[in-house]
Amino acid sequence: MELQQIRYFLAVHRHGSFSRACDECEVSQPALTAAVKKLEGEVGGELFHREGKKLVLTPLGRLIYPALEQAVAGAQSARSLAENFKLLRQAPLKLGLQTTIGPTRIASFLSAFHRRQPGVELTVEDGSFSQLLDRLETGDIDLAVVSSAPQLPDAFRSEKLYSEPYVVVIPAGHPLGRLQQVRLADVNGEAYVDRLACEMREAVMAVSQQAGVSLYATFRSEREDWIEAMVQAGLGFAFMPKYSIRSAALHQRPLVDPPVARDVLAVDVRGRARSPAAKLFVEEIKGHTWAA
Amino acid sequence: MELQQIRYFLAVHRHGSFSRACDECEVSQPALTAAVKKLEGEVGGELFHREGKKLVLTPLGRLIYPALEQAVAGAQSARSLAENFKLLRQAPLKLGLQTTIGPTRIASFLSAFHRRQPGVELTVEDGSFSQLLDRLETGDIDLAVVSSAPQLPDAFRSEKLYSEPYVVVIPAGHPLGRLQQVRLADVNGEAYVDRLACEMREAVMAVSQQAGVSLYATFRSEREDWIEAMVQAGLGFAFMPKYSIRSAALHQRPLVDPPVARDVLAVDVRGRARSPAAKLFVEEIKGHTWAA
DNA sequence: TAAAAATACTCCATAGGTATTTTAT
DNA sequence: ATAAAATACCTATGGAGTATTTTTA
Repeated sequence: MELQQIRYFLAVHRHGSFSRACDECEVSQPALTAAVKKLEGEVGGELFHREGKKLVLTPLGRLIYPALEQAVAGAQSARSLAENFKLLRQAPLKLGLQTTIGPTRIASFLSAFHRRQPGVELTVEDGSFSQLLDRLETGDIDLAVVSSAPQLPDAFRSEKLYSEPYVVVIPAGHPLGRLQQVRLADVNGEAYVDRLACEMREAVMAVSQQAGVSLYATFRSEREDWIEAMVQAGLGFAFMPKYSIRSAALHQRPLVDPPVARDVLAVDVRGRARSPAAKLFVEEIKGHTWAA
Repeated sequence: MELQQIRYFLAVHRHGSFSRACDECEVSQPALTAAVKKLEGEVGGELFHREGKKLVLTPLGRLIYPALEQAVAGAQSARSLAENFKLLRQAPLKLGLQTTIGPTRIASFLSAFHRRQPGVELTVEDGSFSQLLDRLETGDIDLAVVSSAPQLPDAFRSEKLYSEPYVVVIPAGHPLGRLQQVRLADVNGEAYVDRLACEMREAVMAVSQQAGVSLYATFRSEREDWIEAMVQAGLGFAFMPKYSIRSAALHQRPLVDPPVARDVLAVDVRGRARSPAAKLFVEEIKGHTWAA
């Protein structure tokens, strides 16, 4: 059973005649006759009563008509989905955001991107670095946005999206707030809230130790929301990636001497062709200028 | 786009490999490769990321996968419907009963038939003689059960199912009830309920007139239920086809001298092959013996 | 190095065309 | 007599096979 035969059968029924269906199918009358005959052979019975000029569906024809329609509808639907996909109408695009990536900068881009490309149906999910790589490989997500800190296996390729400086986060009225910029030396002895999930944590600790700066952790957590709450509550300052700060009530000061920053990357599987939507996404996010 | 290509594509995805899908499709690996390539050409994009041993659906592949499944499901469904139709599991059979045909005798057969052939899905509709012929022609019903009285156009063929005598219907205590059989002469002068919809009405009237029997109609209606109610109420007797009597409270006496009867026929379109279910139905209804 | 996919080529089955006959109105 | 479907016959496309090369794990 082939779609061609089914299309011919449906056309013949629509026109009520083999010869009239020729135009629509762009094929000769004997071709239609033969195709329908073949189909009838496969289902094991006549589909039309052939009565002179009149064609009438047999009970069998009536019975299987909806199923045959379903078959061509499926094929038609596939074609039209593919077309819309290419033309960026109705093109699903699944992003995976590493949990450590702050939402503020990305979100502003997503919003602008969606306005310009309403046909791209964005799905954003989050996960750990290694989860995201797995999901890239299985095709479960199309693109991952991750920090540059972990080592990226060779099977993946990455593009830098932007660099994100680390800043010192303090509540209103904190002594460090008097400084316009904070050097590592400035925080010596200050109470400190320790972000355990931070990728730069080891590096910062090492530098501090070398510089003879002591960091007294009054609180430790892997959860960003707790960290911010603790800082707000006055337990101490914290180092945070600039675009991960959620609370508008917190103050921040740039961290200089040494400056600490991480790169944020778009990652996907090396050698895998990007979908039109993904191509556009990467292009636009690289061209996106961040005003804040 | 053809079903073969889609089946191959689905099989390759199921097995995660072209070469492993060979067995299921009973076809060589290059054939699968070529078919999938062709399908990819038609939808305008790759369906698989080909990465060495590993095959992963592209976003496009994921997108159209359900539609392609739908297509083969439709074809499969058509095949299985046709199979069940032939084997008389799930075989719809639409009957049209002429409105004037009483239900009692037919109903008893339908019940027995359904017990023996539970796979035949009977639909019974009713209509006028000419409506039923129209619906036979359009294939809207498979078989009609009608009275032999009206002239049947040559485009149709008929088979006699049974003969149905007319009887005299009376309420309990009616004077005619004392007779075991009723001759036309016996009803002379008796109050009479006139069934306007009766096919034999003209004939009976003519015979009566010839025999000098006067029929005083105290009530006329085209509706059988009203006729029966009027007879029950004592307005008079009525002539009715034996198997059209619904009320168990009414009495009946055979009408003899002259005996009046109509034939009940199964009708369908001449030259049109009957479906297995219809064939069986006609066969069985002719062989059905009526015990009552 | 082994296993899988892609490529090259050959072949033939069949979809489809033209010409004609049959059938039904 | 006309219009439509069926039939006969021919052609050529493309689906599928075998043999081979390329790729990658």
